Amino acid sequence: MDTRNALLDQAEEFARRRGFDGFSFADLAESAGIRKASVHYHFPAKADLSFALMERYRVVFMDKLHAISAAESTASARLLQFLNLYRQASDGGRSLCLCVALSVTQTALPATSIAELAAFHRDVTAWLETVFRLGQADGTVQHVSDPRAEAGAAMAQVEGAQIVARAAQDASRFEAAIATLVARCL
Amino acid sequence: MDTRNALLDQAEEFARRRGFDGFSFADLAESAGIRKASVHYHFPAKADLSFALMERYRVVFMDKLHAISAAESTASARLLQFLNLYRQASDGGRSLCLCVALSVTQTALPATSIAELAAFHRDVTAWLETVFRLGQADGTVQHVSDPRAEAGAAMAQVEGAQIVARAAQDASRFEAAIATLVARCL
DNA sequence: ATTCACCTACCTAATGGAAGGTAACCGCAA
DNA sequence: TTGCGGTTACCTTCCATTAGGTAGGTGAAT
Repeated sequence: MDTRNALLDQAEEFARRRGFDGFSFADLAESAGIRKASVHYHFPAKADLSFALMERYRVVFMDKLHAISAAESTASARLLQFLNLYRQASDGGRSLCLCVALSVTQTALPATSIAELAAFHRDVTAWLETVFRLGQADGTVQHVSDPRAEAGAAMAQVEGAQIVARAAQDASRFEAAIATLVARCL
Repeated sequence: MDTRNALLDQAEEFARRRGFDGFSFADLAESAGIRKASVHYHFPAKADLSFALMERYRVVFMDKLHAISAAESTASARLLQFLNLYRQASDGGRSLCLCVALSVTQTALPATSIAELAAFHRDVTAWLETVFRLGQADGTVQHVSDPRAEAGAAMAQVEGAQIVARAAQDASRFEAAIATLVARCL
């Protein structure tokens, strides 16, 4: 299973830096030091790769969110850690969240990958809602009137923040885009 | 100049639905009813197309923003009209803002296109800042403490909103993502 | 004659595959 | 122990199509 994961790691990096249509199986093969036909062994078609990527990404990301919830007891700290996940993923404007990359080329994805994409947003937004609800209760996040609406907005805000930073290749644009969220954490 | 604009219209639609790497000159030629080599007459390389697309998009979008400013006198109304521009561009989750599509494949773009991309975000964010500043003064937008930070956040939020709606192919996700902004307009 | 906007024909490189093969490893039965 | 079959993970070779172009040409309008 080592080569398969190495391929997924590399594919994820390519997709997040160039978009899903911006790299080929040939690129992937070269970076992994195997032949293109061997990549097909692990992922019969590019669509299979998109599914495997998105499935893994969602599982790993949700694990990280659950780790945050276990390690931090206040809504404020959880939200700041969440923002840090997105900040790291932005990588100074050099990279995007995988789901952004896949959303753009979504018309070419199989239904299974689209379902994983939708599940990612649904799951992350649900987690954010629990955080904002906690923020309302523990008072560590300011101005929370509707946790559900706040969660939807924050989900969009962090994804948009990565795009703006990516377009400008500038980490400070990410910070400028999330500053309102940061300012609300006590 | 008619064919050139028809090509730009079609290219913009393709890019916003499939991503910039998701369509080819052959696709464009077919949809325009001319030969691929003729597309090259108008745009020598795909990079030239990306520049022309982004330049036009920014000019047209800024014109729309200025029209909003001329037609609406309150910050609230302006912000709602701005959101409406993004809502229309989202087209029920079927489409994205051009700059999102180009940001994803940004590593393959020429410097001129990247500069147009950066200028788009800069100009739109600057306009938003004037709106939030007005909102602070006229009291029609709630909870504005730092207009600059608000502008950065709103820029990110609307772009993220389109992505979330696109991923789910669901217009209600767009609405859920901007609801906090809407709720703040009096 | 020049320009514009189209054309045919062609190019190289690349794309996402498909088919058939090999070698190493493992488990199992004789 | 040995041989066999199955599995895994790689390989070469090949395919049809496509991608982004290039060169040279034509006809209409001015």
